[in-house]
Amino acid sequence: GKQVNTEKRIGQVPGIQVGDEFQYKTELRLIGLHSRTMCGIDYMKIGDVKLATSIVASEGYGYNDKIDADVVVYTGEGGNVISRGKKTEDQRLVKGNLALANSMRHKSEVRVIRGEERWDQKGKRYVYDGLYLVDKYWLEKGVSGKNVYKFKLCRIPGQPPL
Amino acid sequence: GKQVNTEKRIGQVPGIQVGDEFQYKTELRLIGLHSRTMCGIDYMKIGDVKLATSIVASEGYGYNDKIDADVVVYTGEGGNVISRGKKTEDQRLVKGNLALANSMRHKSEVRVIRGEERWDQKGKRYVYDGLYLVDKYWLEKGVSGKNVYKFKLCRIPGQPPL
DNA sequence: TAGACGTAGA
DNA sequence: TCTACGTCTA
Repeated sequence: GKQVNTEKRIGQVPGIQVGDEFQYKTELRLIGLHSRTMCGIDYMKIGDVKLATSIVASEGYGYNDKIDADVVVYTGEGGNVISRGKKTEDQRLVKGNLALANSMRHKSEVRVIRGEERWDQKGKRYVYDGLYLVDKYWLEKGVSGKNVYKFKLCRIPGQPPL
Repeated sequence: GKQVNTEKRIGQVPGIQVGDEFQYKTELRLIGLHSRTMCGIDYMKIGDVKLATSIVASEGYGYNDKIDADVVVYTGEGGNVISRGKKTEDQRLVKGNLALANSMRHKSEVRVIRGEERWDQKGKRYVYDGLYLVDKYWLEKGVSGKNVYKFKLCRIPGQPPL
């Protein structure tokens, strides 16, 4: 099969096309699209600054992400928005959230992977939607009343249609 | 590549040899060795009785399983033996534990997969050790003072050496 | 050592 | 809805 360089990187991953589908988060890691099994935001340090490499966005998973034609509104991480029995807190501009903010400032490309419910209702499948730029971000009150970061990402023109 | 029938089954899985290695629990599922991502005991219902199909055993993971030449002493599931922040309880003879007990009564083969620390210390790798029979099981006090099931499995002779 | 948009099955 | 021997990074 075709050999893929899976080193973590910003931007396009050689050998991966818009529309490519995957069955597990671990597959995303294996082919170098998104290296974190359970985190929605992946990032790396370039010199001294954390930049986002990719996000996995899912509609209707409790995060209320919005995935329109070429715009994704993505909910930040942390604060137990999806509470696993813990109390919610304000999200902070650290880790993945900070990386997305930095990606905006530096106009750095972010890969967007869309998590979809599988037809058999068992887990998700993942589709590579292409490269996006962070257009803006803001803080708003989440359902729990705590502060939640929102990131608006716009798809870079000239890519194959979704 | 070789086509494998991944339907859940008791006993040998076509195409899988003793010593075959896998990198993720999800791989075990894909090839039909063990269909549960996070559970150590897999089982299926044959008619009205639950029988074990496979176990994933790991030494030194907090369960104190013992894996000798041809004998595995396996710790049952439940009771939060590996506590995820919850209080421990007595294990009960239900689900996977019940299936292993039934497998003993019915002399039904159980696949044993051994989870090993990876050389890079990141996660585990999994090795198929072959078919075993449950020889006996008993209840003992675990570290927490709660009752824990132990299952002694003996390797069926005539298989390739480990 | 803990946190994080995991998964399947009962 | 919940449990269960997950898996990675910081």
